[in-house]
Amino acid sequence: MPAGSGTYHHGDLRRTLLAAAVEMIAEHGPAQVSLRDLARRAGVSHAAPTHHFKDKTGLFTAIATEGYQLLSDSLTGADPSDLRNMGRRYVAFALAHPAHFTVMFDRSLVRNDDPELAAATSHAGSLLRAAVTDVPPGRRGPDADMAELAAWSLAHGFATLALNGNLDHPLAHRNKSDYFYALTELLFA
Amino acid sequence: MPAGSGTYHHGDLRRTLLAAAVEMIAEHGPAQVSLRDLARRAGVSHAAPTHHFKDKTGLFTAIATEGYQLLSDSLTGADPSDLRNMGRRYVAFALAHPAHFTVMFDRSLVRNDDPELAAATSHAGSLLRAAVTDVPPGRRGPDADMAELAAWSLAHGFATLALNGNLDHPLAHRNKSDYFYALTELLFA
DNA sequence: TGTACATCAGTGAACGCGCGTTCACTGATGTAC
DNA sequence: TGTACATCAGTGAACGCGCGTTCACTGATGTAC
Repeated sequence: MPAGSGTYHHGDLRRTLLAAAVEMIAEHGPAQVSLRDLARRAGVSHAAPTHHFKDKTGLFTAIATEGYQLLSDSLTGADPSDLRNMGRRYVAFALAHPAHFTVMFDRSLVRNDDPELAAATSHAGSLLRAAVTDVPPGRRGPDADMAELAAWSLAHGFATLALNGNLDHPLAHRNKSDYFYALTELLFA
Repeated sequence: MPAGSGTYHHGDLRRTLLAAAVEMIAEHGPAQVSLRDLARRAGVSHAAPTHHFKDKTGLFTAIATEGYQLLSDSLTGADPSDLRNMGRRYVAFALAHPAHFTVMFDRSLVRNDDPELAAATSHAGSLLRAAVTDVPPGRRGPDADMAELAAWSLAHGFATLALNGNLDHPLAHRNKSDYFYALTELLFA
C-alpha cells in the first residue's frame, strides 16, 4: 500500500471508485450514476474514471463481475446438499449487496460478452446448480431443471421484492433472510 | 374520436405517448427514455409530453398506474381459490407487459405518493391476497402471511428472471407461463 | 343559424446544465545499469 | 548510491450534444346566447 494522502497518485483509485459507485447505486439507482459525479465523490478529476473503466458500461460490468465473485464467496463453504441454507445465503447476499445485485441482473447496464463477467457468472451459477442436484431425487421431484428453477425463482423473487421495498411494512422488524429460511420450510416440509 | 390525421389537435395524444413510452422501455429500459425522444416518436413537438404528464416522473407514474390496472384486469374473473392459476396469470401478465412490470416495481422511477397509483396498487394487491386466504388453512400451513409471501416470491422471481433473460436458454421454446404452472404443481403436490 | 368568448391542446424558440469523451500534459514510480 | 529512462496514473481545458423546463404564442374545439 504505497500511497498516503495528498499524493499525486491515488494508490487504489479503482477500488475507491467501485466503492463510491456502489454507494451511489444503492442510494439512487444505477440510472443516476454519472462518471463525473463519481469522480467528484472520489475527489479526483473527472477524466480519471475513464482511465480505469473505459466508459460507463465498463464500470457497471466491473461491478457485476465483482458481484458474482461476492456471491460465489458467500456460497462457498456451505453444505452443498442443504438447499434451504443455500437459498438463505442467496437472499442474505442480495440484502447485503443491493447495488451489486441490481446491476448483476440488469443486462442493459453491462457488457454481456465480457469474458471476466461471463466467468464470474458461470462460476456462481455452478455453485447454485450443485446445490439442487445434490438434493435426493425423491425430495425434488422427477425434473431437476424444474426444481432448480423453482428454488431460484423463490429466492430471487423474495430478494427482489425485499430490495424494491415491497416487504418493508410486513417484515420491517425481522431478519429477512431468516424469515426466508423459515418460509422455505413451509414449502419443503 | 374527433381527430383525423393532419389536424392541429392530435385527439388522443396521451394514449399515443403512453404506448410509445412503453415500447421504448421494452426495447432499451426505462433509463434510456427521454421526453424529447418520446415526442419525436409520437410526431409532436418536444414540449407536448409535459402538457400531459408534467415531467418524466409523471410519465412513469402513469405507466405504473396503468400497469396495476392491467394486472387487476388480468386477475379479475379467475377463480380466487385457485392459487396456482393466479400465479400463472401473474407471470403471464409480466411477460405480456414487460415494460409496465419493470416500472411498477422500480420505486425510484415513480411518484410513490401519487393517489391514483396507490389506489391501483392496493386494488391489485387485494386481488392477489384474496387468492391466498381462500386456500384452506390445512394446505397452506399455519401462517397465512408467510404463505402469501412464498407464493408471491415464487411468481415474482420467475417473472423477473424471465424478463431479465435468465431463462432464455433452458426455456426458449416453451410457453413460460404454462411451464410456471407445471412448476407450482411440483411444489404444492 | 350565427356570433362571441372561454378553454384546451400543441408549437417552437430559448435558456442553462451536466454529461461523455478527447487530448496534450505532468507528476510519480519502478527498473536498468 | 546515483542517474537515466520508460511506464503508469491522474490533470484540466475543451468539444459538442441532448436534455428538461419555461414561455408567449396560435390553432382548434365547445358552449352560451
